[in-house]
Amino acid sequence: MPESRTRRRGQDLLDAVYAAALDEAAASGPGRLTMDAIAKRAATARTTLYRRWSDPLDLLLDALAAHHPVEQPTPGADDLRGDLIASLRLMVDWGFSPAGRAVMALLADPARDPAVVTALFERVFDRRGGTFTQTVLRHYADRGAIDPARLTPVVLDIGEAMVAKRIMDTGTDPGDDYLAAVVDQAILPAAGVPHRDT
Amino acid sequence: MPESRTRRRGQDLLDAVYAAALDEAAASGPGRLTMDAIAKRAATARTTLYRRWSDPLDLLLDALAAHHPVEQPTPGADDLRGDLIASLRLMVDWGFSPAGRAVMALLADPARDPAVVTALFERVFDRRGGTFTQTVLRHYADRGAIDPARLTPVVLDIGEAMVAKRIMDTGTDPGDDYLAAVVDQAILPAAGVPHRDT
DNA sequence: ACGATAAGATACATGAATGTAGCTAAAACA
DNA sequence: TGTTTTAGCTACATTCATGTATCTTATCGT
Repeated sequence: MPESRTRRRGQDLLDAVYAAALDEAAASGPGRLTMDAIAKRAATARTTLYRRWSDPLDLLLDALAAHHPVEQPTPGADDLRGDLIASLRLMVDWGFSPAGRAVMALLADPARDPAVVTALFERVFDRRGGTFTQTVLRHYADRGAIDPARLTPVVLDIGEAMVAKRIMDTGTDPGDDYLAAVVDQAILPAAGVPHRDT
Repeated sequence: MPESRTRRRGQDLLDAVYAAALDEAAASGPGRLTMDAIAKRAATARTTLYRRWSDPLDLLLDALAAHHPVEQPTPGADDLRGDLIASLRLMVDWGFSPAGRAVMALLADPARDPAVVTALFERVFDRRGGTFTQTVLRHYADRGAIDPARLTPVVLDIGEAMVAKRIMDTGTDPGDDYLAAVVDQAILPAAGVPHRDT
């Protein structure tokens, strides 16, 4: 007999619903997210969803929050450039995940609800300590390789900004060449690290 | 007798429909754009819209294309820093226009149609010559104030990327302080212009 | 084994948007 | 002036999502 006789409950069901919500958001865009579609994709009844969430956005926020925290950059011993590139690679990978795409679309929505954005930052972003390149830059500043005074909010955000815009513009994976160019031509000069000609 | 007896045609009607489409896209987001809502806002009949466009997106693209080209940066004589800030100001103003918000949301949509993006670039962006800071940077490179070799695609895009991300993150106007910080701490160092301490 | 909990399924009324059709009459052109 | 074009209006069948109500029964805890 098929598992159709099995009935999911609790965490199992939650996981299935969250996965369905993220997939659906990635496929249709958060703006067109619908209880109906999530229910169908999760193979559950719409009524089950309404018992827990009031609308698709509420559900999506829970799904994003429940998503395991993103992998953190782990700066090595003495390779600032390489660690920066690696941290941008982590960001790219996240940006192409269903969760990443959903977040981008949520932030770019002209009709976005400020409360939703607040919830997004509190529940998803602030849980992570800092951004991708920020972790690396602070690490090397602590070790004296970078002048801490140069690490302003603007400088700490250069890598993330450039990668985000690149993803939005082309919709494709930037590739390591581009990430290296961002590090060499934008981040390192701004951080005051002398450019190393190869 | 009221103008309800007047009947718009041709360009007049087009202008009204385009304005309605942009307003509607700014209010509901391009993802939830609907023929119904555009027709109501433009005070015309839905059938009139269907005679010309097949769906709301098609209409919106025409509306964006028909929008008069954005104001261009006009670099002055000898104020690189000031001209860069001014060009970013132009970009911010555009980003907060209905057209700007619609474009951002279109690009960020995970379910975006590559053909739509292509059409967007061909019909809207490529018509403008270059981006905002790019115009200024090239101008001063031509006059010898910047090493042309430093003006890689990455460097030319730093300002736009940082402003775009800032708008997405906060949803508010960056303010001239922030724009100046972007110029001083990110663009100028990357362009190889020595930082001037005040 | 039993009882409480909650998932699953079905039904229903409602509202919104779709795409099409057909008609009337205003505006533009000859 | 008469003719062509096309905006404006109404109507309709269809589809989809909503939110609620009701009932059955699998699963869990004790």
